[in-house]
Amino acid sequence: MDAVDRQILTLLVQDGRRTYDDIATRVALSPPSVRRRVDRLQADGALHGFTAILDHAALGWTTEALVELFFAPGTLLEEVAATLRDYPEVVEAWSVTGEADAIARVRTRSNADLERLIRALQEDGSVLRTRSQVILSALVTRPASA
Amino acid sequence: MDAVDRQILTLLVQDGRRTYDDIATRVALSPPSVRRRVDRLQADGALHGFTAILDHAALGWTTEALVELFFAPGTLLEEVAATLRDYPEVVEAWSVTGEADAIARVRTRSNADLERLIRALQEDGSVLRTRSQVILSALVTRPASA
DNA sequence: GCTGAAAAGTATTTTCG
DNA sequence: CGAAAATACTTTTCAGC
Repeated sequence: MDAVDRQILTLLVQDGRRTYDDIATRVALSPPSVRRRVDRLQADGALHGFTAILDHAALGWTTEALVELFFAPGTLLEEVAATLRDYPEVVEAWSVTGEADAIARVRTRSNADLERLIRALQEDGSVLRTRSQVILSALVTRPASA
Repeated sequence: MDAVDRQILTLLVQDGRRTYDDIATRVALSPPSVRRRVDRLQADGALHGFTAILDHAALGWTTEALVELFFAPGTLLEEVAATLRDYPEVVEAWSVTGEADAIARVRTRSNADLERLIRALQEDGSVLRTRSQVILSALVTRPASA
């Protein structure tokens, strides 16, 4: 993992479909060499893969919120994780320090759907209580850095 | 924006470097047709682009937190946004409903760096107070859906 | 371990219907 | 929209550092 690897990752974060030719020119290596480094970074776990960046709002998912979750005593993390994975609206979720036990990042097609989702989560068992923060606007959205 | 477009987006979210050939086979179109649809989706704003998915922990960014921000009265959103953009550790930030005015998702190399970042934010002016939730583990991480 | 030149194999892009 | 041709990219091979 040297400076060139980091440069390659930065270029691929900027544009995941950049050609090996293009990258090779920018980092002063040959295309096969770049390819071998990308494969190695992926094998080593530094690079997980490539994806498309969608505009969820443009696709109709206009409501986004961070929902703090408070568990019933004795609730297992894997139990809640499994429950959360049942809801496609849950985009990300983490266990956290602080008052809440976990936070779910959710995306719905409307505020009404968000309300239904929160109700469903509360009635699903392990989640005793929730506290939501609806996202009003994005202040910073930054491509990941290497 | 028909069913085939959504299928193409799903395939590209799964693998951002999938070839037009491969996609064409799966959606029963020709490669040029797929390419034209991808270009249109991008022009229409539904598809923003392509990126690499990094493992930040593997790259040394082992501490992640959600930091709630409480502004001084009369603080402008764009003012805080500009401040937050000055810190590369701030990966995402949103203005939100609820008690806090905004939430920043931050990534640092250590807990000590997180502490320094929070101190810096508090001393930077518009942020009066913060409340942090350090991420302990990921419960759900889902590729975006179309 | 790493590199790259060249050849062979694929994919992309343009053209045209 | 797709077939076909032209162009570009990727991948393998092989050899050198």
